[in-house]
Amino acid sequence: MLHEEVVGRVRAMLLDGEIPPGARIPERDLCERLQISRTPLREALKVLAAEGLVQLLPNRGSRAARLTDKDMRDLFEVCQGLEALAGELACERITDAEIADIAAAHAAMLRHYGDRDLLQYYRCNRTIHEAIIAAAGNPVLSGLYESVTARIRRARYVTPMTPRRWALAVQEHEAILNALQRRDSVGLSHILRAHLRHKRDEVLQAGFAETEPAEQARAS
Amino acid sequence: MLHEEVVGRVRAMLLDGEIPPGARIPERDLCERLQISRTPLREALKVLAAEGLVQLLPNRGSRAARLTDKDMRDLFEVCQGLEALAGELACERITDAEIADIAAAHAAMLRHYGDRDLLQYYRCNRTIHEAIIAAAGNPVLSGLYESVTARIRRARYVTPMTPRRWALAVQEHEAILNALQRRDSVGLSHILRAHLRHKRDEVLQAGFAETEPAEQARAS
DNA sequence: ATAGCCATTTTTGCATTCAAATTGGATTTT
DNA sequence: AAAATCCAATTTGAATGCAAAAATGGCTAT
Repeated sequence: MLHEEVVGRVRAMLLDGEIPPGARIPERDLCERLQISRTPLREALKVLAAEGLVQLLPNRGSRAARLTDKDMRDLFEVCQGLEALAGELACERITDAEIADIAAAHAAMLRHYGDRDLLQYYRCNRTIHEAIIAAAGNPVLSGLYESVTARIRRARYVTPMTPRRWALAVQEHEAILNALQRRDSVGLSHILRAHLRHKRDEVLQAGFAETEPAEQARAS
Repeated sequence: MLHEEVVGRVRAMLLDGEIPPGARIPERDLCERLQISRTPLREALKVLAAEGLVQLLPNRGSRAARLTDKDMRDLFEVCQGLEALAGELACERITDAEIADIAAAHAAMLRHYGDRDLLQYYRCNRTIHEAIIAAAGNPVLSGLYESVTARIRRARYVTPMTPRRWALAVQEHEAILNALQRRDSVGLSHILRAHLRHKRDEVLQAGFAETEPAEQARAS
């Protein structure tokens, strides 16, 4: 198994909640599950710690990082900035074909909205946001976005929405597509910011903070 | 020596050019220099690779990353976005004391400009930019900024400036301080963008691309 | 003389091993 | 009985050793 694969597997475990936030990560256990020795696993953990997904406690092992309200707010704030930047750049560089793809995803999203299929709705939603990032044509930006969104993904794409907020989100997405088609960089940037700000409020209001529920219930 | 220290030492070597861009990094050599064994060094290299400072070639070791023109452009683009965002947030959150500190650094910078002391000028310059980031009060943002600026630091803070460009940069810094004092977030954001855009043009024009000069001259 | 191929040497990647630090419990003391 | 201390056991951190892959140099054949 390649180094990047190990990192990817462990990252997936963290993002899927297979290793819940705040949980200790016993090296030996994970080694068994992944069928590798401690050396490559430890390399992966150090990388994930640099990404902010794992917290290293010197001589005391590693834990899955736990996000506080403040962390969540900070991450959304940066995410707003990155998406707004990507939106601007995308307007300058996006091709008609790329816009068509986004329009298609948008249409699909509307159908899922009609069906009130939240899961599929979120799928399309995420596709759209990622397509805008990709259209910016800046791999550095894509990388940072990936790392930031990974940390808030579960909050962003799992939080239930009130009918009111959902309708608003759909409306905002109409505006996003519109601005893209008009290649209105300033407009798109503003809409994306507002959109993310609303999403953040939603998430924070839902109380998604991964704060410790009495430091884990001891199984017996 | 702690893990973070190893990462820091090697990172410093890369940023200082002690390990030049594109150079191979023989593990055993570095181990001797740092007086550590290969295991912790390899952990550090993987982390630095995730940061984009090192390029890992599976089964073929690691090299110091080399920045192309496109990389430089992308990095500056993202840096613009991050600084602009930080500027906006800073305007909402900065304290009078923090503004005073920045004003002091600005004054010192002006003195060094008067002396045409580029090194000291850049020192103050960097202090100011970092203070704005810090004033945004967003550790996630600070982290990303740190990682992006590290990669362009040598280009950004080493490139010589024409008298014309230098004067323009000073003028822009006046505007930056002014916007901060007025807590004009939109204005600050725009000035910072323009400032960074000019810096980028300067760097690119100076031809700072770390493209291979005939893949290293073979000794002997 | 040059191109291609094979053996040797070096280097990487990983598993194992060893030492140091922490944790939990038992013992002792107040 | 409660608290502090000490000891054993577990777990982490780092070094070494070993196998596999790549680079190097020499050799042969055309």
